[in-house]
Parts: sequence; structure tokens; C-alpha cells
Amino acid sequence: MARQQELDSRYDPAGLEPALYDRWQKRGYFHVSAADAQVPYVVDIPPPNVTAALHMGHGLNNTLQDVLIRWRRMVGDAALWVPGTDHAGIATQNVVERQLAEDGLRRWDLGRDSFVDKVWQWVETYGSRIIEQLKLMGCSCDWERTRFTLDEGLSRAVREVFVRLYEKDLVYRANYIVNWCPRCGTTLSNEEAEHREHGGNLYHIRYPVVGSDRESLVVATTRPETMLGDTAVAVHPADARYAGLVGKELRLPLTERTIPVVADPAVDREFGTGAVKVTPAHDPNDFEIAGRHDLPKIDIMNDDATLSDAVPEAYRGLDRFEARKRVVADLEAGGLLVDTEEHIHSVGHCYRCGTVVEPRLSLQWFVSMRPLAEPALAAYGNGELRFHPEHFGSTYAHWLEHVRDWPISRQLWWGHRIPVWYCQTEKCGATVVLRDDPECCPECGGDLIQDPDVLDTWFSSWLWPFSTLGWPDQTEDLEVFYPTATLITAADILFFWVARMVMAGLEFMGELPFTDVVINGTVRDHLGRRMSKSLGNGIDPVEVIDRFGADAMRFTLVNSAPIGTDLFLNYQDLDATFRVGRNFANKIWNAARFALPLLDESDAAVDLEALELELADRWILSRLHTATREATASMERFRFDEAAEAAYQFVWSEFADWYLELIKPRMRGDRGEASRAAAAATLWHLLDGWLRLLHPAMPFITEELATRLPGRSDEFTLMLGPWPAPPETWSDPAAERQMAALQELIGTVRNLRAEYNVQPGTRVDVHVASASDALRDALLAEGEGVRILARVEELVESAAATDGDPGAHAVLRSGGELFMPLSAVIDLEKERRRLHSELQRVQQLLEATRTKLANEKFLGNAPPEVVQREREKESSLQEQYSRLSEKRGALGE
RNA sequence: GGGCGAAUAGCUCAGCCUGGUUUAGAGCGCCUGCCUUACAAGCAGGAGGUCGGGGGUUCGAAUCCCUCUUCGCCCACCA
Repeated sequence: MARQQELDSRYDPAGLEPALYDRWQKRGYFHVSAADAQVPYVVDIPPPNVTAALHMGHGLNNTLQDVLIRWRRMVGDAALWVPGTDHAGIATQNVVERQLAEDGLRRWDLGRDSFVDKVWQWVETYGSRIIEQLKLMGCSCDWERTRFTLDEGLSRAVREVFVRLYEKDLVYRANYIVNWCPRCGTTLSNEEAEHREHGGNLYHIRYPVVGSDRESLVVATTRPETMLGDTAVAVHPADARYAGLVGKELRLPLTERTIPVVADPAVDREFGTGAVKVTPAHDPNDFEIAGRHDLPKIDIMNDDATLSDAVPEAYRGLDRFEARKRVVADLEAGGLLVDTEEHIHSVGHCYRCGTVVEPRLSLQWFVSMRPLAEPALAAYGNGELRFHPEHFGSTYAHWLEHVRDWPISRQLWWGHRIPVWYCQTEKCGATVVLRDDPECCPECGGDLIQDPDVLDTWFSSWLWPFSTLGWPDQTEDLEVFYPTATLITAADILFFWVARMVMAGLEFMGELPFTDVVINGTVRDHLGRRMSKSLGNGIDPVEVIDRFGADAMRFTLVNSAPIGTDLFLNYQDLDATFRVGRNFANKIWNAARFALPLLDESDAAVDLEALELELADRWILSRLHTATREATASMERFRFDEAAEAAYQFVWSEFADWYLELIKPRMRGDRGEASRAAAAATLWHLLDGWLRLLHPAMPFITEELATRLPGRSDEFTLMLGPWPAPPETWSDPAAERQMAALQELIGTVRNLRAEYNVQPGTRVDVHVASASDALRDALLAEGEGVRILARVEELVESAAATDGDPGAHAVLRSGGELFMPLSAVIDLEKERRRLHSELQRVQQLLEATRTKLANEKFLGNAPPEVVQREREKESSLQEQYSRLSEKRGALGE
């Protein structure tokens, strides 16, 4: 049979992974249908942008989702992972616009329809790249359910939601200051404007009082060019300095206009000069002030941030930054620039192209957020919505408490068209909001024009948990799979996406879209910088998979990234970065390479309870029982790193380092057939157990090896479980105590051998005296293990651990002492020093323990078992102490 | 300005919520010795930590409280 062929000593993932993935997919393991779903467990992928190529952030995020979903699938849930991509309005439009630019074209040259066609073509050609890359990682998404935020079904959901919100007055159209990206030519929400510290200047400008040669007022601003749009200057009503000026007119420099001085409590008397120039069309504060004082609002900019015809001719058509220089120069020339001081302030930048955004008065559609935020806040407050780590809940709540209305219209062509039509008939002028495209105005039958704008991309992603299941239709999928269970995502879209999904779920479904939100860390380079294309410090997951295998990458990521903690990866040394996972995969491979040929089909069927299990067997089963319990408990708390660590430690440090070594003689038949059979059956069940334990993190190698276990049919898979649940009877504290004593003994012998440079090939004699019961039992069962693992010739149990030869002494914490005659190599002076320092260490511990036990308050207040433990510690230390000092005495001071 | 978080071995982190079982752990790195027929991507041994500083609570503090210092992240209408 093919699977019996010999395995290479180096694991070659590239030769196995694609075929395994293909097999899973062909057998339909990833697909879940509502009809068969008993206990659903649903995870929604955070849809990557359709323009995206897989980066390590996706690598981490999707690995964690796959670990979770594979685990739940093994546990027996109908585990559904819904995949898809996001149409990413601005980002995608930018990509295609850049392409056009190479041919010297702009989108207006094509016209709206053919431009949108062009974007669709791009999406069809390149849009599935990231999906294919997720498959390389092993992601077990239900690909039959792959959705796109701009596909037909989701478009219906978007439109339904817009109409419902409009009907409830939760969506409205208004003139307000929004963030405007002059490069992308569109509005942005607050979340889409990234604020960065920026070193600029604070310009102090003099505005003369009309009709006075002497009186003037000095204002301070960081954006002097906006003065051309000033319609007032505001001072604080209680500011004595300016009390006499309120109500007077000022001459606005560089223009022919005059503007009033108004008093408004919003002014901070301490800042700058205490007088604020009011530019209502370009500053949110000023907009508010203008409202209170009925001031005109002059928009001085064109869409591309050049100055408009609203400013004096000299400045028209200048770019805003060019205009800034010109205005400053002209003011200076006119003697009106009083002062220029350096000033650090934060400036908004477009999150897609990095251009400085301009606050600008604009007519946009908004979603009224307060009514939606209240229930979202309440769901967190009452504990229904949980965050992991918990503290992200505070961030979530803080945002909701201060949430502002959401501008949702975007002046783009790529996206969901706003379902609003304006009647062109003058006397009607109706605004029509409809689920279906109208032919003519339902009010008057006149011509309609649809709003030219599209909706913010997030206006479709916030519906993801139910729109992907068929909503607004009442589908069976929706019935069975909503709400989903857990969302795993990065912190940077907590507001963009997570909070808004909660709002949408509660508003439109009446139920939270998920109950647990797991926040994974940010992937950074070894210098702590966010990985980015421009810095060139990214790591390509596809390259990592090619070189080390998907399992190695996944394990490394899972193991080294506790949720919520940033992950630092060195992009300059991938070898070092992914060594943990690669080496572990290789270790697993080789352990199996050793074990598999020792087994046959009969080992699978054997009931372990019916066998004469030996110490090592009982011990390792007990350890597997513990490791499995720990891993399971960790998974339940989304502590994927802990689960991986528990499995790693078990497989490497216990199964491979100890168990496999201990059973080698038994597997050769040295202790008879019964012993061999017991070890073989135990081994079979161990492999089966820990391969399952590791399957969520390392699906490929575990599946491959589990399938090669004798007795497995070609139909076998780990994917469908069961998740291991070792019986309570495997727990064996006595065996654990005995093995611990044995391990200490072997460790001590190895240590002494190294101390005295005993050659590895040299066998030594070891005398053991005063052994504890556990050690005595262990030696009885596994004396041979000691001989092999510690390279011992004669293992002598005697009352006095010495035969008169010079040698090395040691005392065991678990009880007992040992003596190694080393006449050939012993250095008595060294042995004295060694015993002395050992003695000092024990003495210190002993004194600390005695001080504690001498404290009556301790005896009176501490729980009895703590006192008891302390007493046992004292007697053990006392025992060690007296034996050590005896030995040292024997060697002379 | 507001919010959240971090500080434990050279590096990356567990442990802290629920104080006393570790005589503070892991991985990587480092040192020493080994190609011991599953694995040199390995095996064995070892060095390395006043748990950021100070105070407090307690019989007992890496763990709870206060404070200081230093870093990080997020939010904000800092004219």
C-alpha cells in the first residue's frame, strides 16, 4: 500500500499540502447546509478587500479563524466559516484609475457606465487572488458560500436597509462639514480620516477695525488660506480684552469684504490670541458658531482643493498649499502678519491615499447614529457581547458613547448606488427613496434623476452577518445560522466594522450578530513597525508557505501570538522567524516515521483497559489526558496560543523525549510480547490523540500521518473529529509521581556525568539509597529505562549509597540519594565545592521555610493545607540538608 | 485633552483576574559535550531574572491597592 512506504527524514510539506486540500474540498468537508446543521457554529470572515493580496495580517487572522472553526467541527458542531471579499469602494476605484492613468486616461474620459464595467472586469480577473491564497493556507471556508459585498444579494440587503432607515428617519440628507479627500474626490467618514501629528505654523494675523486707524484684532490660524472664507471673528463673551469690539465690523485683509466680531462661548480665551477667525464652510467649530450667529458660509474650494471663484481673483485656481504661501506672503507684505510660531497639531489624512483631507461644507447623506448606538452599548453593558481580551470592550464602549453621525455618501462610481431619486419637475421636486428603481416620479409622474453618489463600503459590510445568509429574504440559512458565534478580527476595524455590525444586527435582526469578539494582534516587524508595502518590511505568506509549509507558518503564528498581543516577525530572517513551526513539523514527522512501522492494524482495535499497561504507558496516557484537558480549556477561552503550547510541550518534551525512548527496548521485544503489545497499543492511541489535538493548528501534516496509522481506511479524515476526550481512567497521579521520581534520577545522573565530563560512551554504576516509595516502584518497573537513558551499567539499590570508592553524591528532591563511583575521573575538590553550593542552596530554602513555620500568625491564618505543605517542604529540605552535609563531612572540609 | 494597555532571563512572551504547588516558567539566542540506527530542522547538560522604581494591604505579593517613571495603541471640532 502506498501509505506504508518509507517516509523521508525531512518533512516536505510542498509535496503533501495541495493534494490534501484538494481531497478535503472534493469530499465537501468545508460545506455545511442548513438542513443537516444540528448545532451550528458560525464564523464570518472579515472580508478582505477585493484588491488585496494576502499579507501576514491576513495570515494571522485567518489562521486563528481556521483553528477555531476546525476545532468546533471536530467537536461535532455544524461549523460554518462564511468567506467572501469586500468591494472596497475607494481602494478598488483607485486601482483601476491608476491603470487608466497609465494610458493617460481619467475615469471621466470613459464615462460612468464603462468605467464601472472596467472595474468589474478587474474584479473578475484579479478579485479571487486572495481566495486562492487562503486555500494555500489551508483555510476550511465553505467556498460554496463565497460572497462579495457588491453582489446581487448583498445589493438587495443594502437597499432594503437604506430604505428602512430612511423610513425611520435614521438616514437624512444635510449640509455639514465633512472630511473631503481632494485626490479621491470624495467625502470620508471620521473613521476614514487618519489623524497624524504634523509640525506646522500658527500664523497670527491682524484684522483692522473698519473706520479706525488704530483698532484691530489679531487672530491665530494654522490654515491661513481659509481666511478668504471668513465671515466673522469670534471672541469669548466674557473676555474683557475684546468686550468693546463685539458688534463692530472688521476689514478682512486681502479681500474687499468686512466681517463682524461676534461673541461666542465656544471660544477658548487661553488659546492663541483668544480671537478666532470664523470660516463656517471649512471648520466644524466655525460651522456651529455660524449657525448660532446666522453667518454666511462661503465654500472657497473646488473639489480638487484649488481655490474657487469665491475668493479674490489673485488666488483663484491655486492649490490650497500654494494659496497658503501666497496668502502668508501677501499678508506679510501688507504688514498684517503679526507673528508666526511653530505649532504641532494633528492633521487628517485619507486612509486610502494619504492625502491631507479638507474639512468642507457639503451636502451628504448621513446615518443618525445615537439611536443605533444605544442598544449596541446596552448589549455590551449587560454582558451579552463579550470581547477577548476583555479590555477592548472599553474601547468599543468609549467610541459608542461619543459616536457621531455617519456620512455615508461617497462621490465615487464604484459601489452601491444610493437608492434616492429627485423629481425634476419644478413644482413637485420630490425626493423618492425606493426599493425598486422607479420609472417616473410617483408623486407627479415627472422625470427623476438618481442621486449620483454611491454608499460607503462599510454600509454594505456592516450587514455581512445576515446579508450573506440571504437576508432580506427569510431563508432557512438565516434561520439556522444567524446569529453567528464568534468574530475574529483586528483592532483597527473595531469601529469601522465591528461596532457597526452590532448596530445593524440589533436594528435589523433584533439580535446580536455574534456573542464573542476576538481581537488578534497587529503583525509588526522586529523593529515594531507596522508591516507595509511602502516600508518594504512585509512578509509574503505565500513565500513562507512555499519554503516552510502552511503548517509551519500556522503553528508559528498561533503559538507566538496570544490574542490582543502584537506579533513581531523579522522579515529579514524568515528562517529564524518560522523555525519554531518548521522544526516542530519536522519533529512530528520523524516521531511518526519512527512509530508508524512499529504498529499494525490490531493495535487500533485493542482496548487499553484490557492490557497490562506498564508505568511508562500509564504515565504517558495520564499526561495526554492532562494535555488534552488543558488544550480544550484554552480553546474554549480563545487562548489558541496556550492550546498550541500544551500540545507542543506534550508531543516534544513528554511523548518524544521520554515515552518513545522508554519503549524502544519493549518494541524490539526485549521484555516479551505482552509488554510489546501494550506499548504498541498505547502508542497507537497516543498518536491518534495528539494528532487530533494538533489538527486545528497543523491540519496538513496531522491529516497525512493520521491517515497512515494502520487500520485506517482511505476514507479516513481527522477533519470531522472527534475531538479527543481521554477517559478519566487515564488520569493516574501515582504513575505521574513515579515517573517524576524516575526523571529526576535520570536527570541527576546526566548532570553528574556532564559535571565530571564522563564520555557519552562510558557506562557508569549508580547506587541508590533511601529511595522514596515512588522511586522504588519506578525503578522496579523501569530500571532498564534508567540504564539506557542515563547510560548506567549497574543500578544498585543499597542501604548506604557508597561503596568506599570516591565518587559523586546527590540528593533527590523526590526522596532518596544517589552515589556514582567515579574513581577514574573524580575531582575531590570539585565534588566538595559542588556539595557545598548545593548545601547552601538547600539551607537558604530551609531557613525561609522555618521562618515561616515559626510565625504564629502564619500558622493561625494560613489555610491548613498550606501549612501542611510547608511542613512537608521543611522535612524534605531537612532530609536533603542532613544527607548533603553528611556527604560533605565524609569528604572532609 | 480623553480612553485603553504594557513594563518578568540577551530577545519574544506565559504566569497576575481567583495571593500560598515551580524551590519564578517556555521558545529563541548563548555556552559545553555528542552524527546514541525517528529527527544535527536533532540529543544531553549548563549559564542567565532584586518579576520597572517607591509606598501600602496581608501571616504571606510577580500576583491586590496607591503613586512615580518609561514605552505603545486608540479617540478628540489643539482655531
